[in-house]
Amino acid sequence: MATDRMPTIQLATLLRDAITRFNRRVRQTRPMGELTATQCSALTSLELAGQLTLGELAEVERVQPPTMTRIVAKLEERGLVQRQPHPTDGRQVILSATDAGRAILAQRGQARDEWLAQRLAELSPEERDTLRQAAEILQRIAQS
Amino acid sequence: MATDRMPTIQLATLLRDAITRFNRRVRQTRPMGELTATQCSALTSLELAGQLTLGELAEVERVQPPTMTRIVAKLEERGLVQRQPHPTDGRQVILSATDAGRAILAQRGQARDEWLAQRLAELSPEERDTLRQAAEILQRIAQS
DNA sequence: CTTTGCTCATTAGCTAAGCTAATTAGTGTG
DNA sequence: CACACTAATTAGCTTAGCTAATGAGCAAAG
Repeated sequence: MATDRMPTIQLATLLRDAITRFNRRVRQTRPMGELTATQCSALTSLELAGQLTLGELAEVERVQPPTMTRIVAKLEERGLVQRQPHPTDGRQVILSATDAGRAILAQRGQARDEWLAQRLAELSPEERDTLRQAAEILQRIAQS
Repeated sequence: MATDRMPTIQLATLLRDAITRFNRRVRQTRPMGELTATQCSALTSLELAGQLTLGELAEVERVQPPTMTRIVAKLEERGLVQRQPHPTDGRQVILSATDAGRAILAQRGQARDEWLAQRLAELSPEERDTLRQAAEILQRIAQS
């Protein structure tokens, strides 16, 4: 492939523009009443980890604490997340997904991501594989 | 690979979460005084196309016209985009990049995308190739 | 040649999602 | 016990998107 001849700076621009437009497109298809991408990602992290303090969740999600405070407030309003006092440190708050939160995640394929899954299903297996690998790489970059 | 055994709905979720976090991470590194991802993408589309009406640019960027009005206003403030009246239709506006706009795009590798390019440079050639292909696929999905 | 209806852009006003700075409450140590 | 540190929140700002309503211009039908 011609990748070796493409400077990384050009790839960076290409990748970012593609992801910018992709994101907008995906956001347009969000069904009302469902979780936003941000909320969904936070809830997923929380379920995976079991219990996290607000600060820990903010760190995992690569977001500042005040931002996470607000995201959690939204999730709490809808009963998807619950808070408990920290056993030894009164400042901290322990967050976990509620049964309702886990239920939403479990069945979210029903409505959420349906559009994207449909697009993915139209790709060749090789293309899907490329995207799967790309997702891993992007995740790694995001954590760095 | 195991892709065949991964349902597309699961890949959809994986991909969207990865891209959500990736986007946040990239946005954090934006140097002040530079273009935002949105502005950058719009300006790039405009330069590639030469001339576009506001509505056309909105469509290319997958954004509603009012949103594009505002993006263009920002770019115009900074002298990166210019508008001309449409020769035959007084309602439409024709947009094009100015010399300053083209100059910014040409040299934007200097500051912009530097962080991402650095991360990309640390990857293996195969991984970069994967991302390049993924960018094409994502772009295609975004346009569908 | 005027009215009527359509289209393009803009304005107005809303929401989500991020940030920093400042505040509050709680911990822990000298 | 006072003082410094830390966790979360509040306050206020920015960006980026949306829809609905408005205004301006075009085009076609009477």
